[in-house]
Amino acid sequence: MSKEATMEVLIIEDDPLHRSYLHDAVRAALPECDTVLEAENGRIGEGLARQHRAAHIVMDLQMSERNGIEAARTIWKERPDTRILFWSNYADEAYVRGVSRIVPEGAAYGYVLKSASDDRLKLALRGIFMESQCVVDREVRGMQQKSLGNSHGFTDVEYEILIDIALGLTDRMIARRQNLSLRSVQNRLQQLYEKLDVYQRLGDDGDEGRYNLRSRAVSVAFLRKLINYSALERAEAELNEWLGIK
Amino acid sequence: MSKEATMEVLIIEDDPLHRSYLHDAVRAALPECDTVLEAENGRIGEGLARQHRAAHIVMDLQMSERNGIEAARTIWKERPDTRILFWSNYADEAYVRGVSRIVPEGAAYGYVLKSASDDRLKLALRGIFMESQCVVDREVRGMQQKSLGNSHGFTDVEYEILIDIALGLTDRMIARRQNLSLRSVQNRLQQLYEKLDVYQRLGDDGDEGRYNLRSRAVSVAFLRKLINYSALERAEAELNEWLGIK
DNA sequence: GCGAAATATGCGGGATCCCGCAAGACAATC
DNA sequence: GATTGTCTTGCGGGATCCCGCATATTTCGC
Repeated sequence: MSKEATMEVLIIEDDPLHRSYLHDAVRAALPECDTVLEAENGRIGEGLARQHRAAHIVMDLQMSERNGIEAARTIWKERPDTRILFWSNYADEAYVRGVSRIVPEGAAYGYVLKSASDDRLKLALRGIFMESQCVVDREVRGMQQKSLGNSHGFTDVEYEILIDIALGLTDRMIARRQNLSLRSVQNRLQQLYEKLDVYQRLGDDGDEGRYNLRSRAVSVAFLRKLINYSALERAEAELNEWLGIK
Repeated sequence: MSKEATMEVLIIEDDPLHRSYLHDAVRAALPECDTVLEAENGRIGEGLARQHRAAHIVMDLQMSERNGIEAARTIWKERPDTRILFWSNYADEAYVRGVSRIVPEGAAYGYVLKSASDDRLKLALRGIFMESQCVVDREVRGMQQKSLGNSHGFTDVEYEILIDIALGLTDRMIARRQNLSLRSVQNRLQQLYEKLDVYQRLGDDGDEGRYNLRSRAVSVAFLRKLINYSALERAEAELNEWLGIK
C-alpha cells in the first residue's frame, strides 16, 4: 500500500442511474480514490460503513428502506469524524433541519442538490473529502439561515411542538413529553398557529372559511415543506421509543 | 411523410439522467418513432402536449413545478385518447388512486415502476403505444386492488373525508362541502378512525398513550402513504377553487 | 443588583370534537 | 310486503381544544 493516496468512498443511493453517475463523478473528481463501494439503501449502507470503517460517504436522503438522515445519525454516532456528502433532490426545510440536527461538532460534511452541475458536485467531493471543508449549496444555505435565524423561521421549541401535533398527540401527552404544563403547551401552540398564519376566520356573518387549527397547522406545515414524510417517519420512531421507555 | 410508422413521443420527466435513459429506451423499443420531445416538468409538458397534439406520452409523477397527475388530467381533458405511460418511483396508494381517478373511459395507459427492468419498460412502451393495451406493474396492480376492493382498503367516501381532515377543515365545513349533516360527517370520521386503527387508548390507569384522533388519523394516513405531498397539494388547490366558487 | 421582556403556569369559559343511543330513508333480498 | 342492512340525521353529554386574563418564573441587558 503506497503511503500516498489510498482512499475508499462509499456511495449510498437508491437509484441505479444516480448511483452509477455518482460512481463516475467520484472516480473523475478523486483520482486518489482506489475503491468505491455502493449500497442501495440506508440499511445496507450502514452495514457497509461499519464493516469497512468508511471515512468518506456520499448519500442520498430520500431512500425507501432507511432514509439518509437515520443512516447518517447512526454512522456519525459510531465515528463522528466520518465525512458525509448529502446529495439530494430537494432542499426542504425538513431535510435541512434534520441534517443540521445530527451533524457532530466540527465534522466535515456537505449538502449538494442533484440539480447542481457536474462541477459543483466534483468541487464538493474534493472540498469535503480532501480538504475537510463544509460545502453547502447556496439554495440549501438560504434555507438554513431562514430556518435558524428566526426572522421568518421557526425556533426549535416551535418545531418540536409542530412535530408533536403532526404525530397526533394530545395536549396532555405533549405536556408530559416536553415536561411542560398543559397551559404552556397551549401557549406554544398559539405561537405556532400565528407563525403559520393559521387562524379561524369566524367571518362576520358567522360561518366563513373555518379551520380546525391543529389539523390545519399540520397541513400548511406539510405544504410549506416544514415537515415531510421522512421527518414524520423519524418522529414516529422516536415517539415509539419514548413510549417504550416511559 | 410515409404512411407507415411515423410517431411522436413526448417525455415529461424531472431528472436529466432519467430523461435521457427514457429517451434511449423509447428509441430502442419503438423504431417507428421518429421524434422524441422532452419536457422537464409538468407545466412545460402540458404546453408541448397541446402544441404538438401529442398522442404518446411517458411521464413521471413526482415533479416539482407541476406534478404528473395534474398534468395528465388537463392533457386527458383536452384529448381523452392520449396514451400515457406513468413511470414512477413509488406505488403509493395516493398515487395509484390519483391516477385511477383521472384515467378516461377506455383510454390506454400504463403504470410502471422505475425499479422495473429495461425489458419491462420496453414491453410496456410497445404495449401501450402500439397495441393500445393497459400495462400496469404487478406491484401497482396489487395496490389498486387493495384500494378498490374494500377488504382492507378505503371506499371513496372514506378517502374524501380523510382528505378533508388532512386539509384541516372543521366538521361543519366538511358537512357543507360534502352536502351532509354534521352528524353524518362525524359518523364517517368514526368509520375512518376504525379503519385506520386509530383509537384513544384511555388506559386502565387513566393516562396511557392518548391521541387526538383527528390529527392522528392524518398522521397514520401519511405514514401508510394513503396520502402524500402531491395529493395534499392537489386537494388544497381544489379546496381553494371551491372556496372561490362558493 | 434591577428593571424589562420573554416564557411558564393557573383559572375559566365558549367552541369543537368524540361518540352512544335511537329514529327515519333507501336499497337489496327473500 | 316484510326483513335485513347500510346510510343518514338528530339529541345530548363528556372530553378536548382554543384562548383571554392574571400571576409567577426565568432570561437578558445595563
